[in-house]
Amino acid sequence: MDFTTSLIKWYENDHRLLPWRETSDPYFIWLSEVILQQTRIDQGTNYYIRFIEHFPTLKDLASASEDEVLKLWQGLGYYSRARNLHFAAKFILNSYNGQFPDTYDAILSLKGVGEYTASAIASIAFNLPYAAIDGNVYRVLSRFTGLDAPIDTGEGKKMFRELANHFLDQKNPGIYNQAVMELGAVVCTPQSPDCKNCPLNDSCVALRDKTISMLPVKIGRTVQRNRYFNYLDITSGSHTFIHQRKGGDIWHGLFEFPLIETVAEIGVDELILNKEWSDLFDGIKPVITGWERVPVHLLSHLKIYTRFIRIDLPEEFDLSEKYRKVLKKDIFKFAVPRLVERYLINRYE
DNA sequence: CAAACGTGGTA
DNA sequence: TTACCAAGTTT
Repeated sequence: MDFTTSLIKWYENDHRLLPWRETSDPYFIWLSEVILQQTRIDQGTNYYIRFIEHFPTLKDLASASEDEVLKLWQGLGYYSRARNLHFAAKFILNSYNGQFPDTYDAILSLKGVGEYTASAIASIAFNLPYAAIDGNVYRVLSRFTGLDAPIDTGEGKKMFRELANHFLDQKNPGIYNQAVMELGAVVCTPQSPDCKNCPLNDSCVALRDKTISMLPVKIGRTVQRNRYFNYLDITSGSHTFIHQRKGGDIWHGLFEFPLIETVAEIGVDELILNKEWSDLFDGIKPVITGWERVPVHLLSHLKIYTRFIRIDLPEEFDLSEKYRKVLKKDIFKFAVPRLVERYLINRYE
């Protein structure tokens, strides 16, 4: 049997039962695909379930506020996915009368939908012949054919696209795409793949040549920068202060305490001499009741060193209008970064 | 095109 | 504890 036939036969018998595999509704397929971008199934499944509970239809999602969508997305990372998802839902409701677009080009033009996701939706929901190429597919194709072109350069990607189109099952593109990804996820894994039980092990070039551990080839990785955050956990009577992060930086749309970022690690005694500090408190001398460091927070491209400083202010005091004065007991209603959530759980729960 | 964009699991 | 990297997209 050839690659495609063996793969589909294996998938029909062995695939996992996942919630989004019980439907062909493009709204659900879309939702699952966006949630699973750069995200493991173990991590994304609960989010998918909560999303379809809260937003059973595209119209429900479109009718929600962005803050509500971000709150449901909290902890999943890559928050632009949530904002783009919400934007696209409103767009589909307004421009397509709520009818999910059914051509590759129209799907691709949705915010937050790139080539992979457009191919996945087009093939799975509409049975259109587009090969979806994600990290699993690169790995499976690279090992099966022995192609050692890098998967993160334009030239390499083009070669893998040709391979993917060559192997695509034109009649069952949705099943085929899911089959390749499934194989990559459960058999042809990055480390210690289960080649003994692989349906393709009789014709896999990398297995024959013992190059499994060297494929696929990747070129680059961006270096991590350091950032230094000082969050001000202010108590003003039964209130505290928060603000919403803007675009052009991490965590766009999420909430956090007033933040003073420094270019290097400095002491609290230095921090209170900082101009941002005096601007923030404008004349008032706040009482520092304590402070604590939290473990370094790792992002794909950042290491964030953080200190939370607890401060007491007179009840009637207000910060500038950039900051919202909210009841402390309401703090968990806001979408916050994991880093902040961990602190809140320790401190307020 | 390279870099930005989160978080958590694994070795 | 570092390093990799997961159903990628945007700028």
